[in-house]
Amino acid sequence: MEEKKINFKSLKASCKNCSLVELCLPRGLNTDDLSTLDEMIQQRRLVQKTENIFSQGKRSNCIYAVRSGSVKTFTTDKNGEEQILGFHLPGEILGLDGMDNQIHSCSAVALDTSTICELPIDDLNVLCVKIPGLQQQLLSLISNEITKDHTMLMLLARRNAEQKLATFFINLSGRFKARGYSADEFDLTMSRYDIGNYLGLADETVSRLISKFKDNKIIDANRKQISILNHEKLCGIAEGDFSLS
Amino acid sequence: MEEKKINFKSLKASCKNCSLVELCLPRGLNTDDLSTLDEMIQQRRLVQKTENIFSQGKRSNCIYAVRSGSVKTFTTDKNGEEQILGFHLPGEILGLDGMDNQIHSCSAVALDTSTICELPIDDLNVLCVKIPGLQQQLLSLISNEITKDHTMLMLLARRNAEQKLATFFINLSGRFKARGYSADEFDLTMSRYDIGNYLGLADETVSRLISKFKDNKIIDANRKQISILNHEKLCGIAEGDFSLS
DNA sequence: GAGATTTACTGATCTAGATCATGAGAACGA
DNA sequence: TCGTTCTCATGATCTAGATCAGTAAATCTC
Repeated sequence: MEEKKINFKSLKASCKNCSLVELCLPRGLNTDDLSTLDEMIQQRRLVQKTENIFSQGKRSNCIYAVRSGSVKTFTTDKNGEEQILGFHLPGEILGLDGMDNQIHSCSAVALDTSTICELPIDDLNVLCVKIPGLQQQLLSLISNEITKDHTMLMLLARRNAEQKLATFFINLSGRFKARGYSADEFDLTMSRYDIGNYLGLADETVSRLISKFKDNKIIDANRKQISILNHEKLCGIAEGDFSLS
Repeated sequence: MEEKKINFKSLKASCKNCSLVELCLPRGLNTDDLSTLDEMIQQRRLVQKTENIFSQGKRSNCIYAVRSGSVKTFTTDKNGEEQILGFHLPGEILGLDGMDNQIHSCSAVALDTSTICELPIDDLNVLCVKIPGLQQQLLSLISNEITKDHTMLMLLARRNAEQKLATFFINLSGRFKARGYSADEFDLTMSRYDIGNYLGLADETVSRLISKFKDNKIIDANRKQISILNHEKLCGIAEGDFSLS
């Protein structure tokens, strides 16, 4: 109890000494602007695995940045069916879909014990006027979000299961690398079911493909532990240059 | 020749007397702000069917609004394969994916003889500082764009062919209605192939489903002419409440 | 306005991936 | 810590929708 309180205090956000500064919203800001941004950011929030960060349809006056851990976002339709929209690593921004009316059109749940920085949208709007670079950076982020979604539409509509899964691993690998982790060995925080849901595949298909990739010495996998053994071949599959028998 | 020149002159954009003002970027602006925006908008551009509006990977300092006609946007991958991202009707904004670095990550082509309003991004950014409502409206538009893409991800990943096509027709119908056209009778400007590409289906499947919908008296269709005969049933199919044998 | 080309429709067949079913480890929880 | 519950893996079967093929009608082109 006592310790938890101390943890929370130490969690006071500071973009200035956050290692993610180059990947996150403050990218490109100078020291002064960074300080102004820092003042705005609410205390970081510690969330446990399966804990909700924000919910579809509910009002929330913030956008969110993952500081540590990992998060999934998803929409739920009226029949309760879920579609995972993305898995989010440290430095990535969540909730940009709520910039309109401050009501989010998706939900976010921690896949892991994670820390989340909260940025009140109203403050952000005010700050954007003061700091021109921030406005630009925000537009860049949203714009890139759209481009990412478009890539995903292409993946879902036009790629077969092998290509989808290979693309998924390559994408994750690159994002781990950008964060200073190994590009070739990492632990997944999401289940086979989640991966399948995200890629429009049955979880059995994901399992089978992972086994097939293992048989072909392209990856090694033990439950959540993944090693990429042959990056080039994995890319080849993703690009559709060839396919495993 | 002479007449064409006169046409172009008369095409000088004016948001003030555009009937689309409530659907488009100027939504919610007062008369003064509207005038300021008007000054910024470059002359409208007349484009013919199949003509390019902007191109993936190319620099373009504008975002675009459809004034009349219809437009499709699509990405092309390194193998030249295309994925249609959307069909756009009057009042809709294109090219928001280029707000980052002014390089568009998709292309836009007219499906019809169309007129397009061009808005230089730099001017827009400057104007956003002057007109707070505009900044908000722009963020709303982009934010909604993301939400739309998320709906599309759900459609592509989790819906069967019948649901996809039914959803497509209902969506078009609603958008025609919002523009003062009939919700039940309209002409398509895109081919069966385009519809299939957009929905992640083969064009033969689209043809077959249209025939099936006709057999079930849910729609009537003659080439590009579509009549929705039973809106309720079409919704039921889209929602997955039932399925045609 | 006659031939060439494109677009839409439909039948026959095939197959990628879903679904159903089962078992074996991990992880969880009282 | 031992049973219960997830999660993952894998075999067997099924099917929605792709692919291949051919025709007819609309549209374009000279």
